[in-house]
Parts: sequence; C-alpha cells; structure tokens
Amino acid sequence: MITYKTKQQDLLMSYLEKMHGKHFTVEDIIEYFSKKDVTLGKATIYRQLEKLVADGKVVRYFIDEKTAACFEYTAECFAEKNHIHIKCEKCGKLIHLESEEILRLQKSILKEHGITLNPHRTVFYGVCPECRKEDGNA
Amino acid sequence: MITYKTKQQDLLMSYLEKMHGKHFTVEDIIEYFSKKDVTLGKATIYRQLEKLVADGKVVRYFIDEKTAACFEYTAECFAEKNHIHIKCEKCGKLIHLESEEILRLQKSILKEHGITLNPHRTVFYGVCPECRKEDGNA
DNA sequence: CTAAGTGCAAAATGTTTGCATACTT
DNA sequence: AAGTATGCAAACATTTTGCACTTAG
Repeated sequence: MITYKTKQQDLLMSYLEKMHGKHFTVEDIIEYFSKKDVTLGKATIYRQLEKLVADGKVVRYFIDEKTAACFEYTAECFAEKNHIHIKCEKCGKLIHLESEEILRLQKSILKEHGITLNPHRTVFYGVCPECRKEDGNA
Repeated sequence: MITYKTKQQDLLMSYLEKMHGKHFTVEDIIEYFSKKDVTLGKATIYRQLEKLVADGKVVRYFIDEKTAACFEYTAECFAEKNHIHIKCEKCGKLIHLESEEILRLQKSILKEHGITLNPHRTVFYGVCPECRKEDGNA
C-alpha cells in the first residue's frame, strides 16, 4: 500500500516534534490546532497516531484516573533510552526521567526470571520533591 | 459513613476470591453472574470496585489493546517489601517477584531526583518467558 | 484517473451518575 | 426510621467506523 504525504500528516508531525519527550492526549492536539486556523480532524489524528504506534515511533499508554490515552513521540530512540514515567501521588503531576538503574533492573529481571521488561510503559507512583517539602516528607 | 453489608458485596467477594491473583474486567464479572441466577448490576460492580481500590484491596490498571480497565484482587500481597508486580503484555498473566534492584532504583531516584517511589503501587509491563518463546523474540 | 487520506457525524465502547426503590442496621 | 446500597437507564467520554469528498501520485 502506497502512502500519500498530506499536510495533515505534516501538521501532526510538527506537533509531535514540538512535544518530543512529552506526553499528550488527542484532546491536547485538537485544542492546539483549534487555535491555529487549520483543519485537523479527530479521526485523522487517531488514524495517523495508530500508524505511528504500529511503526514504533509513538507510544500509547494510560495513566490511571485519566480515561484518555496518552501518546508520546519517541522516534526511534525508543529501545535505547531508559525513559520512565512517575506519577506524583499527591499532586498528580507526571514526571519523565531517565535512569540507568532501570536498565540494571531490567537486566536483572531478564537474567533471573526470563522476563523482558518494557520500562517505557511502566508508570511508577511516588511523591515529587515539591510535595515532599509540603508534606514535610513521605 | 457506616457501611452496610449486602449480598451483592458477598457475591463480588466470592468472585474476587475465585480470581485471586488473576485479572478480570467488569464485563467478565457480569458475564460470570449472568450464568448464575443472581442479580448484580453493573453500577454496583463499579461502585464496589471503586471502594476496594481506594482501600488498596484491588488494583485497577489498563492493558493496551483492551480499552476496558482490568482489576485484580491483591488483598495483602502489596504489603511486602521489594515485591514487584509484572504484567505480561501478551498473555496478561501477573507475575510477582522479589528484587533487590528495585531498592537500588528507589534509592537512585530519590538521590538524583528527590522523588520518593512507592513501588508497591507500580505495575511493570513486560513479556513473560512463555510468551517470549512463542514470539521467538524479546 | 486511481487509490489513499480526510472530515463529519453516527456508532460503538466503557464508565459514571441521577433517582426511585430495596435493604441494613 | 434513617440512611446506605442497588439497579436501571440516561448521561458522559473516548475511540472507531461508514461514507462522501478531497487530494496526492
């Protein structure tokens, strides 16, 4: 199947690049483009994201509480980067960070239990520095 | 707020016990009870599960592909230290295991980012040994 | 010109909520 | 009797789909 290049795809890609490494929902995209005077339909967004997910360029995951899916543009650096998500249990903020320790955990689990971890999809829970201060700790 | 004991709660609990350690959806519960001649409404199931989740007795999480939430009765499982919880992305099986590496990760995240991780609530995703074999890869 | 991509609105999920009724205490 | 829990159906929110129209190749 030949794929055509369209301006909607370019629009979406420009958004993805802008948001590289950050997460967003379909609603975020719609809101963003509603302010510009371009047309980018909801169905198109879902359909294009679907392709990108199948291609491994975008990850799709869920954060509890939220019912809407979160997407994230990871391009091809996906497998290498040890990017994890941490959700603050107090303020609900989502923190993205990279850690070598996660790689170590990954290796240890694979070696000892034969399980391939997919850290990118994992959402950790914890308390962020700001909330720890407010709480006087946790 | 005083809570009354009802037979619907008992029905749900019997299901949870039967499914201890396995995951299920609300649809699964409805289907199960539709075969018995008892009444257990959808809204009741959602409301009771909500309470159990708030209580920490049941975990709720999402597996992509499926849009419906998965629930799991964990009861006291979460109390242990170093205990992690891995959900197989292929077969949905839940794996419990202990790892010292998680402690290390926890310390490293605290030191480098000031975030207190709560590993008990975290559900990792990965692929279990059986499914890795079937897929012939990682 | 042909086939892929788009956009709208409708349909298909999955989950929550309002409200009258039933049940617990 | 007082107030919680239930069950239905309607409301909601998100995602998918059918179809006519547009556009890239």
